[in-house]
Amino acid sequence: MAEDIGRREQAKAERKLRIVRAARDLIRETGHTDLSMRALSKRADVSLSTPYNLFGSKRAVVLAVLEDERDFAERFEQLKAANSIDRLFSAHEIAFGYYTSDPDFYRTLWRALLNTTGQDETGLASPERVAEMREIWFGMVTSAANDGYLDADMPCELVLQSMAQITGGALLSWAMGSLPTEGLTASVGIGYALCLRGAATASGRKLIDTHLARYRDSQERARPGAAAKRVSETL
Amino acid sequence: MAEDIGRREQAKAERKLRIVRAARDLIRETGHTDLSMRALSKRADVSLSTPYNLFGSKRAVVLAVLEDERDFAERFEQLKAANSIDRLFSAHEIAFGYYTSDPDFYRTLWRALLNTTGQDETGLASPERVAEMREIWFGMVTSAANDGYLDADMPCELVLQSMAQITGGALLSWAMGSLPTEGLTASVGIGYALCLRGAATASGRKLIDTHLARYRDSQERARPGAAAKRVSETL
DNA sequence: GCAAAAATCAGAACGTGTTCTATTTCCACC
DNA sequence: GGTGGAAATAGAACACGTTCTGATTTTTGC
Repeated sequence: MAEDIGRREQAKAERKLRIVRAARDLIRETGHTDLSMRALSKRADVSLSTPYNLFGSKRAVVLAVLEDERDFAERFEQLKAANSIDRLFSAHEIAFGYYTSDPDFYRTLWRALLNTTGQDETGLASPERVAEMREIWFGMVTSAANDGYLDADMPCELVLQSMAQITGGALLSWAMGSLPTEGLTASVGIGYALCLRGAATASGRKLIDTHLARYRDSQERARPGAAAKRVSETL
Repeated sequence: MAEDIGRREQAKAERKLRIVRAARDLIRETGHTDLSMRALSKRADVSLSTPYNLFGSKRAVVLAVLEDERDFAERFEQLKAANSIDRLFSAHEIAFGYYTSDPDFYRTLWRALLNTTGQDETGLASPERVAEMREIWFGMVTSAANDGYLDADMPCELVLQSMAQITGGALLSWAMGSLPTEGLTASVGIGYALCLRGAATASGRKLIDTHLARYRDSQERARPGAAAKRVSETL
């Protein structure tokens, strides 16, 4: 009903797609440089006004790029793990694999998302996206609880909420430049592990600790000071 | 030696102070509105160029306001608590008391800090500030470990690092508007509690759980959905 | 005291995100 | 097949952060 009716809508959708792809390509090409709306409209062969008509703001365009780029739910489907705890950390690696495999691109995206020139724009993702993500992660934490890895009287909500904050905090300091890309996945992994451990049963703790040890190693390896120290110790 | 020598330096310091105070006052007065450099220079009775000469960027000015405003270390000194865990959470309440007692002011400040127009500006606070804060919090976590509340083989570093990320994530979503002021302190408190619990001994867990329960109550009270539900249940 | 030097000043200028105003284009309906 | 009307367009305009220029003030070293 609302799909084919209107060739006008079709042209609009096509224009939106062209804008999003132009934005994606421009960010990809000029990595470090910030995306300019004038460059974007030129590249997408639309007027400067059009992105504002179709999206409302530069932030919304960037957000559309981000959501277009990531197919986490799809990748998550075909994810196998021995247990629900391992699955959680595998999902984490998939999620942050996007960032670490193309840091310049995603860092530019994030920095653009953080820039809020003016009034009350809402959060860092579309409500649908947030709901979808929440469902996926909530499902995983709930599984871990049902499998007896998490304490029954610790609400999954709380764990999830703290994990989300760790994610945001890490991405923030990464986007601002104080957390290097090499340390990103490990840093968040450690945070997840600690939060989960705070809600874990004895059996859960055992599983979590293997991941925690892994991330500690990885972080130790990435830390510049520690590396220098290690070298000096080897001499 | 480097204090009185130079009346030029004195005038410079006086100008810097005037700028920082003008920025503070302007943000206080026009809460929601963003701070403008032209308005700021007018208010401080300096040229538009001067803040750039003295600070380098708008971001640096805002950062100076933020650091001038907060005297956390001082307040922290005169903080008494029954044990090291209670002290941690008391410190947390002091720290976030700044934000919740004057949300418009600090939200504007934070939003200005997040806006990175251009190149590679460093993190969200000055290195000295970061070091000072780190020392305070590291001391508290270490105390908790020494008092037998945290597992001996869990490095304080890790706990601290996760707590810092929770802080950043919460402040980010608060500044972006997705986390209401009423839920800020509780949300971070829960995150701290979970992280600490993930590193806690049995005796530590007992202490932490009282705080966790407190924050859960507070969060339940603040959540709009729950409030509505509660009302409907009361009817 | 005087000259050199350094910092501030006023103001223009650049590029930015965003908004506004006509103007034009082009689809949908009768 | 026209015609009314919605939407995209070009382009100016606004406020912003930031940089630059040239003139002016002010402090320092002698």
